[in-house]
Amino acid sequence: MRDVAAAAGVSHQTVSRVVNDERSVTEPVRERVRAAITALGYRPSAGGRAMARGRTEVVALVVPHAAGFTFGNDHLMRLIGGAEQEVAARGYGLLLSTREPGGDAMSAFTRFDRRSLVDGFLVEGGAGLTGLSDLLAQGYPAVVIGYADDDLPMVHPDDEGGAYAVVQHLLALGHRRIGIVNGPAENHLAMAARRTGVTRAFADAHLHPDPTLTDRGDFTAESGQAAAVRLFDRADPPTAVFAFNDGMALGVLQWLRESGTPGISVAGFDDTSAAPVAGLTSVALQSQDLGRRAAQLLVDQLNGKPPSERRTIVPSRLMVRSSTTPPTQPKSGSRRRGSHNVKG
Amino acid sequence: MRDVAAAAGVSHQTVSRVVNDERSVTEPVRERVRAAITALGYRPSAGGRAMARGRTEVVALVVPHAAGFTFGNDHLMRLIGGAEQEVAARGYGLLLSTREPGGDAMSAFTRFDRRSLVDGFLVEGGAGLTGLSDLLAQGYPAVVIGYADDDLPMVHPDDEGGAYAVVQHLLALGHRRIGIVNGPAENHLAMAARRTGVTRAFADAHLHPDPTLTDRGDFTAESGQAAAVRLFDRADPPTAVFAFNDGMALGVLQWLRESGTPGISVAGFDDTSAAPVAGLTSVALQSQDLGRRAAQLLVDQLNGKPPSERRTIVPSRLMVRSSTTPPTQPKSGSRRRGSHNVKG
DNA sequence: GACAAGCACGTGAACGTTCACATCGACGGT
DNA sequence: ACCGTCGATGTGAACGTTCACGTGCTTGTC
Repeated sequence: MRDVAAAAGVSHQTVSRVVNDERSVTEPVRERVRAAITALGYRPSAGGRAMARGRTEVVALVVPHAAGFTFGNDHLMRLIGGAEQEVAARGYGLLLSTREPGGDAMSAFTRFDRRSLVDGFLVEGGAGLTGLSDLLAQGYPAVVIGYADDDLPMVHPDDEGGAYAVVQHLLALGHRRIGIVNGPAENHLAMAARRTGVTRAFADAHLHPDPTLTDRGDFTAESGQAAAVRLFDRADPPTAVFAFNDGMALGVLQWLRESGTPGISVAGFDDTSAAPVAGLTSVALQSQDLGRRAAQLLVDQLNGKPPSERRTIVPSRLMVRSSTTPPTQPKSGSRRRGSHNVKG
Repeated sequence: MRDVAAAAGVSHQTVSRVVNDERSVTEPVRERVRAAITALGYRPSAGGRAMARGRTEVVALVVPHAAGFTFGNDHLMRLIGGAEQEVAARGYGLLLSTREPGGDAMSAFTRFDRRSLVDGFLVEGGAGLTGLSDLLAQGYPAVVIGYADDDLPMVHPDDEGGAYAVVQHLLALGHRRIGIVNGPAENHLAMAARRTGVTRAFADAHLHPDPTLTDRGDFTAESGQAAAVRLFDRADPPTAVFAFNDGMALGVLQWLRESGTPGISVAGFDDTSAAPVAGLTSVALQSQDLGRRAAQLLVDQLNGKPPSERRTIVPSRLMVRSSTTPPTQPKSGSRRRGSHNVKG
């Protein structure tokens, strides 16, 4: 910088002004400095700036290391993309960090935190993360993507609305007996929201769901199959199944195909890349918007603007595909027992 | 840092030594400094370090913005994960940057480069990227993940070996007439490698493939369907189809199902998450290793170790699934014309 | 025509770390 | 007992930027 200043016949401060695009520099001077910069191949040092300004203009994004089938990599990838775009548009950098699934949030933080490499944190998958409150205690700006039980600003998808839309869709098709395959307890907050959506959809239609039609899996296709076995081995099986993620929904689909049980509608959640392939009706989480919104909130916070609201809900979108159709008989009867003999 | 030094009754340099885990500090002193650090809540500043050391210990990873169907998000996500893990293990940070697909590489670079935020670059998807040589000219350490035509070190999957394994597998099952659905010309280097693998597999089996059984698509499922139409509308259709990516392979599968043409084996490439769902035999690219290896090479380069080789090939793995089976008749005849009448 | 105000630009210090070197003591060899 | 060596610690400067001022010049106003 010193050299550039000398070459352009100005002071280092003027060079700084030109680099930072401040307006109080006259045009000829600016031109001369620019010329000197390119001539000398000068590039400002982020380190120097960080030290002088007291912030690095970089934020960290913490994501689970190997995303299981829960959401899938599509969700995560789009989320990362959205966050990166937003952050980049505001002149920040995005430092990525992975954490062991279910591991300590702090372990990932301290890596950067202790070197004060970043100005703030974006944390995906709030639930089940320990150490979040420690972070908060240190006064670090942070936004959680997902459901946080701590006192941090959070951004999460509209699980409730998505589940509501699925049930509403199934009811509109004429289904009345709808099997539910709930997720494991660990993701309790997201699952509770979906559960609420289901309940509300039934209530709004003035219907009373059969509580015995609710089962539970662990997000894997195998657990979906197991749930299907239980749901359809009864006198009054459902005409449709709504699984709380695509993995379990695919398991249900597979069981239906293999056991030769046609005419059953199936819907999933998350709209993973397998969903369009399998023709599975599912709920798209708008992951990109999720990342974008969270990034926006964090950067605003860093710039002193207080977050407008502690909880931001990003709308979900129902993707209707071939796996949901009207039921083959008007009202579910009990004659479907024993499977192989149905077909409309 | 000054405060910590004062509190511990040592010099700032000793504090620096403790922070950097240098061994030439006696145990009691180290203990005292550590105590002072925690007592004062001291955290070293990455900015200061970057300035003093002349490097930031952060590398950038440049990935295409919205991954199309070419590789899919799984590939990218695992790649990112691998790179991050490796980089983190060596004390570096990973700064993520997205670029418009097919866009100028430099546009992404300059963002960081001009602020000298990073010590080096990891660039995914070398082919078709302009501006790579400019980067090289600036003497920036960089490793390309994919096929680079520039003079940069590169890491790419074993496309040739993967394609070889697929054809070998199909030949071993008894197939002799194997349809090939090549990819678009843009990714010419990866596609050429796969093509070479196919040729070599035939040659090693002392067989001569029918050159008219080679078609071409643009990676979409639609183009796969179109290719299937052409491949099977002939007197001597293939008994197996090897598409150069999963998207096209799924298109072929779909056409076979819809047109009622059973008994045809189909293999894809990339092993996207849709492949296991569809039971598609495919080639897994070991994306995580790809990212890991590239990161390793870059960091080594930053630490002065010259790269052992300019081109690193990461092995691929054939994933055999239900979509590939022995042909329904020993040798392909001409009697399959008109489809619907085959079945073994 | 004097004075305040505003603009363009310069000056020195400060940010927090590491580097190169200096210092001091202890230890072993002859 | 002397000297060279090595290990532990201290000292000052340097890295490259921004911040808070200070200076000089131009412009406008009564």
